Amino acid sequence: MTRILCVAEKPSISKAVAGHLSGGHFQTANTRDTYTKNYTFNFDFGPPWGHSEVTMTAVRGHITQLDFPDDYKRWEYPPPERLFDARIQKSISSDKKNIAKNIEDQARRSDVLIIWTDCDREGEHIGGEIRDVARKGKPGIVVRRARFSNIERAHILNAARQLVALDDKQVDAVDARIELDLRIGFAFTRFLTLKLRPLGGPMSELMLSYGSCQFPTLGFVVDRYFRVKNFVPEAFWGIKVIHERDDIRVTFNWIRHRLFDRMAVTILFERCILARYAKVTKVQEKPTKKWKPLPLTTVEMQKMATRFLRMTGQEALSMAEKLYNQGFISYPRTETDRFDKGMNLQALVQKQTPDNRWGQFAQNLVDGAFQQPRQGRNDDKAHPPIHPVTYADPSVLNENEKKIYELVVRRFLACCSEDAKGVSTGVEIIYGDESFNAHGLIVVERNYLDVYPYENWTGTAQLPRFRVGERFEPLEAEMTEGKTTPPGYLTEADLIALMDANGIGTDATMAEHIEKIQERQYARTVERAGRGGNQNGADDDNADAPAARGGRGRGRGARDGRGGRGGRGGGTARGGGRGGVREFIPTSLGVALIEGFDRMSFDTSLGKPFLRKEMELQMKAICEGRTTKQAVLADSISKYRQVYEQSQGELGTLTAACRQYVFGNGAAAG
DNA sequence: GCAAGGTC
Repeated sequence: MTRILCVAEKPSISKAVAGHLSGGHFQTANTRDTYTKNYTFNFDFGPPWGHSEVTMTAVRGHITQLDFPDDYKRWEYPPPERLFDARIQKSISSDKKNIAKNIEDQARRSDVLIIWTDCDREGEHIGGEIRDVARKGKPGIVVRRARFSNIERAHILNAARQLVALDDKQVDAVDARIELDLRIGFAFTRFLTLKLRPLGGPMSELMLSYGSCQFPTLGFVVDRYFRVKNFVPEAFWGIKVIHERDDIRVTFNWIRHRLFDRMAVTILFERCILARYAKVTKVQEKPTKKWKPLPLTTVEMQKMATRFLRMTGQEALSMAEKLYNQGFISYPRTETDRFDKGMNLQALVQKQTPDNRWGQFAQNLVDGAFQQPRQGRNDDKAHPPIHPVTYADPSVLNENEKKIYELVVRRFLACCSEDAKGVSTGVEIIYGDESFNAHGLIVVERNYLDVYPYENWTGTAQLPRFRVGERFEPLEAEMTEGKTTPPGYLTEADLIALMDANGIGTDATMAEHIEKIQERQYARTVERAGRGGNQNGADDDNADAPAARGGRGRGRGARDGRGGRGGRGGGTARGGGRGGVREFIPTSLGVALIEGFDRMSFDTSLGKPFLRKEMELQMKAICEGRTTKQAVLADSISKYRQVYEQSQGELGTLTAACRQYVFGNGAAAG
């Protein structure tokens, strides 16, 4: 019989795949790595091997690391720029030695290696590492790759019979990323640390790191800080019309919303008053919906946890990992917001019926209210959206685990129920030469909202009856006055959204970069002061995060005050509470670093997200065969070397920024 | 003492 070695990216996948291929009948053996097991069973992979003896095992992520030789250990010499072309060496990471040994040993007694890593670029690279190690055990081993995008039984069985080759282009793309991050990160970190140390103050003892993700992350924080700081309020004026009918007081809003010219508004307002009567031009009543949320991704989970659960993104991810390792929820690092058609979601809903918080709701779904979830546009081809796998009794979870589990379950149940339904009414009038409108909303069926306290849909109220063509004399009309208000500082949810939109970090690492800029004392968080604005809540769920948010135009003006507080329904899971939102502000050091680079004469500053984006594009180009790893490396390294030389040449700009912000009067907070 | 990526 052919002997086949299968290797997955992580132990959980190896176990799940072994279960499917073997029909649940496999033998388990320990390895020298505590977390990984070898499963053995028989399986028919079809031609050419037919019935085979299979060993299925796993790695735990990447197994190799890239390093500079020992003669580059010292920071002062050789000078940092030498790291751009220093020799580098790949080796098995010290904590992966046992894993590598296991694969090498198993490969020695196998004819075929089948790689079962995640179907993404990093997964392909890990596949390459596995192949290299296996070839040490058996140079001529046949290497194949299984392509699977979820761990449904039928899908896995299918993947086992449609093996493909490992994609060396993707392996190369990741090789390039790893090398560039290493060279650029180390070179600029040493440069910054050594060159700014003589300035004294915090620079004399801190390590000043640079990274292609941490710097743009800091850049977002600094950018918003300046937008708040430099915000100049502008006065605006508007017109408000109020009428009362059937004991209902209706406010009509000006279609023009507001104007920044007092004289103009005064004239328009006077024409309204002179006209005396308003005329109804349009009355509309139509059914409307509030869409249920999309299936849960990692990014969305982190945003929600920071908004509603008083956790940081990192805490949320770490709790989700614990829940995953206990088998309560699915894999927590995913970009996918659509469930595979083949998944039996109703069975998962059924498992939630014993709960005394949402069990009844789950039971209703089982009894016929179940609806297929919406399909988002993202699919990482490796993992399904985050969902509950088994029921976890609250008594077996700690406080934070409980909160995250509740979030995952409620989101899942919301996904599997129906959109909320309502009736919206609209009345439009002409008064003078100006148009005004009023809106009313009546919520008819709450549906998913009943299990999902993170959102609410408040019926503004019912409007009284108006008829098209009728004329009436408004009860009140007044000219209003207001000022534009600055945006708030970045919340963690804002920051995650910006990173997501700009391709900074991955679902698994975004929270780490956010931690990193705080650890380096580039930024810190403060509790939001008691101002009303900038609370977006989760109601903007369906909108994609903008790549950059404008200083103005963020809200609809000062008038609406966005008094979101208390507007949403109170729910058990809403930890948020008054003033509980943390905001990110840069330290004076963080401002100095970003400003220092921004003021140099680069096309693209190191503090902006464009360089990381470019690296992403280059990787894509390698994957699509439009360029090669060697070309990208040569190109990028020479480019960054130029950036480095220029930074050295314009060091005065950077030190000036440090003097200004860290020691000067115009210092930033911190 | 430095990066970012994977995973436990």
